[in-house]
Amino acid sequence: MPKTLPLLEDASPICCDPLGSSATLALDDAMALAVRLKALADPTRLQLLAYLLAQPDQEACTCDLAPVVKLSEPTVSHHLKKLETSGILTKERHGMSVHYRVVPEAIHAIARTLDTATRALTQVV
Amino acid sequence: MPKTLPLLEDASPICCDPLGSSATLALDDAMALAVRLKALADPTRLQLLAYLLAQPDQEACTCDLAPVVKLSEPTVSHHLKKLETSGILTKERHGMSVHYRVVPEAIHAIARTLDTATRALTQVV
DNA sequence: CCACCTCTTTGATATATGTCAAGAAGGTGG
DNA sequence: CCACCTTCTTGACATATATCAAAGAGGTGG
Repeated sequence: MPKTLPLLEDASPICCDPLGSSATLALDDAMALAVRLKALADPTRLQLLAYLLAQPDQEACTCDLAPVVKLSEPTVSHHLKKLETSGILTKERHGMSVHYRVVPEAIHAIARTLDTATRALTQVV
Repeated sequence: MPKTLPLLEDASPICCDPLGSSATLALDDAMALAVRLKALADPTRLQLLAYLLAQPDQEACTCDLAPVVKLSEPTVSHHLKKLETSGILTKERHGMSVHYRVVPEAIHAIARTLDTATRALTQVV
């Protein structure tokens, strides 16, 4: 039983590449992927993302988002910050309000990481 | 600003379909996706998955996995249980030991959910 | 400059999670 | 049936996370 694990290997442009792509997986790489997955792994944040993705201009401000998930603005602000520091959202001031916007490539990169990790097996099997 | 959110919509075969596929996202659906993402969103569990995926027969027992992540067997057992109850692993007794195996379709379903949620946008933009 | 709006930070609290040691449970083989 | 191996459960503990109210920070407009 080998000590090495094939999970994340290099940190590609936006996210990762890891998960079984080749040889050994370092703890650091696993943690990097885990941080991004953790950012997604919350019902409130998924709802916020869904709402943003559904907007015509794909953006919204904190005061619009709070009622959507029925939580206080500070709480929503906290969730938005987590998504932003994970690279999943960008923020931009427009006058008094702050507009948040999804970074599709960030989510796509995570999806691709998971997909390629298992695609090989699905074909082999 | 609509009250509804387009995240998860129907519970497809193995996982989900949600994330922006169409109309409104229910909290229940968001929680269902979140549970699966949470199962993946841990460095230790990612390492365990990577190790399993790298095995020739794609399976391993608890006693092999514990040294890989350098944690106690009870802790590893706890992580494996979480992955199993999320549908990401299956377990099977072989004599004294228990063999765990990845369910590629489960991970693939999650990846597809994230991918389709953002693919539309990536194209539109 | 001051009232006001939006957003974020801080402090507090409750719950969830990761971890281990110790012991129970399931199974094998003399 | 008893010693032993692997695995799981339990109880305890530390850390992380989600949440809110209150107060601070950034920006607008009379």
